[in-house]
Order: sequence, then structure tokens, then C-alpha cells
Amino acid sequence: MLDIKFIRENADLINGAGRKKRINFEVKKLIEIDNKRLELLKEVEEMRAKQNVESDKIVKIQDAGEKEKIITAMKELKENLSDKEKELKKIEEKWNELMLQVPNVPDPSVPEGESDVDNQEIRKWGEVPQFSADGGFEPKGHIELMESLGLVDLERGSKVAGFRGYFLKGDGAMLAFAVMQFTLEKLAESGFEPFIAPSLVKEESFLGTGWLPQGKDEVYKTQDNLYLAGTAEVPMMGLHKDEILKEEDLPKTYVAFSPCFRREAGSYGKDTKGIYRLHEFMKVEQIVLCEAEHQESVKWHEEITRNSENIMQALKIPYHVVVNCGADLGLGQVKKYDIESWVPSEKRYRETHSSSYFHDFQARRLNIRYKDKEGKIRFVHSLNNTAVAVPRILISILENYQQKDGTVIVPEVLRKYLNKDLIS
RNA sequence: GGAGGAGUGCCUGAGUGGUUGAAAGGGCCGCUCUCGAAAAGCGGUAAGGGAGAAAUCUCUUCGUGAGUUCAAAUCUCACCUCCUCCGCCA
Repeated sequence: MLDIKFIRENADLINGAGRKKRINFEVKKLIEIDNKRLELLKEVEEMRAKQNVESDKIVKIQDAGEKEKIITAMKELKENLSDKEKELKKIEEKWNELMLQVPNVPDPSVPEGESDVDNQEIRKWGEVPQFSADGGFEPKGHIELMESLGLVDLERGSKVAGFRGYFLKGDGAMLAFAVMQFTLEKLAESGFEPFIAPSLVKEESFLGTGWLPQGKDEVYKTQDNLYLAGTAEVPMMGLHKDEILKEEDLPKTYVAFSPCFRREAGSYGKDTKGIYRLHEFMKVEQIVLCEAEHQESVKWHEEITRNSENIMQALKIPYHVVVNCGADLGLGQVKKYDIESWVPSEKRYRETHSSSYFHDFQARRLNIRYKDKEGKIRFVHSLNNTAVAVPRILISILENYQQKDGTVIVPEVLRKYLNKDLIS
């Protein structure tokens, strides 16, 4: 959500944002509704003021006849007032609906583009392994690798959990916990406060983060009107909802584990095999709330991106970082980087992390504020980034560390968790 | 799942229809006193919206929503949250 005053004064900017993000939104319509809203608001407030004044008189006046006269007049006013209030409420509902659709303005550095193919590589790390070079071998895909090593059971997974169901087992289960534990420890060391966040969450945090209403097909809803979060970003942003933080408490840097659930409604045909795209997975996520300065957001955006890169480098997995183009940005995102990890069997990088900042877009919706040095109350800025997503990251770990005989070397930094250096 | 109880400002807590945006105490901030501190005294201390250059004026908010009434923190209903007891249970 953006400030209505900002929207009114920067209609062109918002229209441009919509174009760049390939989101249909007409500022003109909203401004018309807003004008109507302000007009009605004024009328309603004048009537209420009148009512307040006359109410005081009713209490003070002794004369019974006079009193009766005012009460009669107030009865009439009440009729008119409640009609106007109903009208105002209807307009406000429409207004709110539109306000939730206003796209946040992307940073000028975000490239134009139609889809994720237009995302631009900004840096690359690591040597892509050359398995098939002289005397080498053709690298196996993660499914074959994991099934032959007994790390996953996909057949029984779908028997039990349906489409995209899976069991991680044996060293697959151990490796999953190892990489999450490693990540959590690394980030806790850098000062991020660890959390285990709820996944079953009320609607308001979904609206607040911008996952709803736009993504309603993407989110599971329960019969108790709770929703299953697709990322810890949702509960973690809800954490400080309606709070006024102190400036000295900022930045809030959190690292949260949570199970994640996604319907993948728009991706029926995509990645139907293996453990790349799942309805249920686990994730360790970085969340930052910082002061409401663009430079702060940028600084933290780079920092949380670097944190994830550091983990990838510790795991020694080749990756590159792309800056997402306009069309690949969500409604609230100002700028986003994806980290994509090398998948040898596909000979390409695939998305494993997503790092974005929102300015105060989410904070406005969630009403998360802080008091700055001058005592002024402002909305915080918010950011989030994947620290590691499991089991997706296992694809790159296992495929990059595989050997000719089908065994897999355990990344050095994970050995202490598995108590072994080879999965065979 | 069953039976009760409660939700008021930063906190504790008063308030059962009308000068209550809200007593009192605590906290916090400022000032006085003091060499300084403590204590004491005095003053201040919600957020959001609208109008205005500003001073200021005005509207809304006592868990949320709906209702009764000329008028609601106060009455009615629904929902949410928390607490206690019973049952079940990782």
C-alpha cells in the first residue's frame, strides 16, 4: 500500500510502475473514488459535529420542552447521518479494494522485461564442474541420484501425499537438517535472531505482506479461515503488526525457519518430477525491518543477498545472481535479486533464493511504525531473502558433489552434522 | 470438545447511558530545588483522518464488527484473543 497523498501527487509514476511490472492498474479510477470519499467524509463529519454539539445541549438544558425539541431535531439528523454513513462506507470499501491493488514503484535500476527470461545476470560465483571432460562421466539428475542412494521416496510420496508428494529419508533427511542447521547457525552468528515461525496464519498477515488478495489461488486456506504460509515472511512480518518500535531497536534482523506451503496453481505442467517444485517444503528466511530511508533499504538488500551468497560459497555451489526485471516483480517489491544455483544435469542455473525490498509498502499495510530521533512516527522499511530452501537446495548440492560411481561427497561444512564425508 | 471469567492509554487500574479521550498510581520527558544525585514539587506525555500558511479547529478510536438510543467504554448480539477448571492429546 502506498500513501494516498503520494498516489494523488504522483499518478504518472504509479502508472509507469504498473506498466513496468505488467500490472493493470488505473490511478485515475482511484483518484475519482478518493474525491468522492473526501466529499462524503466532509459531510459526515459536519453532521457528527452538529450532533456532538446538540448532545451537549440536551444534557445542560433544563427546560423540558426545549429539550424535547432538540431531541426531535436530532432524530431527523440521525436518519440523514446514517444514510450518508452507509454511502461513505460503500465508497470506502471500494477505495480499500483499489488501494490494495496499487503497485509499488520499482527502482530505476530494475530492467524492463516481459518475464523471468529478461532477468539480468549481475555476477557469477564458482567454477561450473566439468563432469564429462576427458575420461569423465555424464552427471546424473537429482532424482536418479537420490533414488539410487535412498535419499528420497517419490513414488510412495505421491501415494501418501498426492501430486508433488515426497519423503526425504536416510542421508537425504540428515542432509536437509544439516543444511538448515548450518544456515541458521551462520546467520545467528551474524546477529540475526533465530525464530521458528508459525505457518498456519491469519488472513491479515497475508494481506499485509501482499500475498493476498492477488495470490489467492496460490495459498491454501483451511476450514478455520487460517491460511498456510508459503514463506516465513508472512508470519514474521505479522510479528510487529500494529506496533510502534523505537528507533534504537532498528534494524530488526530475523532468521526464521518454517514449513512452507504453495498450491502452485499456475504451474501444473512445470517441474512435475523431482523435488524442485513442491506443495510443501522447508525454508530458512531472512527478514529485516529498518529505518525508512531508501539508502538503508539498499544497504540491507545488498547485505541479506551477500549473506545467502556466503552460505552458497561455504557450501561451494556455483551460482549467479540476477536482477529481476519489472514483470518479474511482485506488486509491492521495489527491487529483487534471485540467486540461481547451478544444476549440472540441466546445464543451467535455477532459482533457489529470492531477495527483495519493499520500502514501506508492507509496513503500511501491517501498520508497523517507529518513532525516529525527532519523535516523528514513520513506517519501517521491510526486506526479506531466502537463506536456504529445502529440499530444493539439495538438487544443487547432490548434483554438484556427485562422483562417477554414483556416490556423493558431503560438503565440508556439513560433515559435522552428518558424521560422514561421503553419501554412498 | 464442555463449564466459567476477562479484554480500557507505555504499564497497573477506575469507570454500568450524557461536559470521559477517558480518574488515580506507576513509567517516561521537561523544569524547580541541589556542587551533583536521590527525594520532593510543578508541568507535559495516544494514534489516525479532514480543513488551514500557521496558530488552531474538527472527526474517529476504550479487543473487532453489527445493533438499540437524540446520545454508548457503559445496554444487546456475533466474532476474535487471553485466563481458570474438566475432557482429550504430540
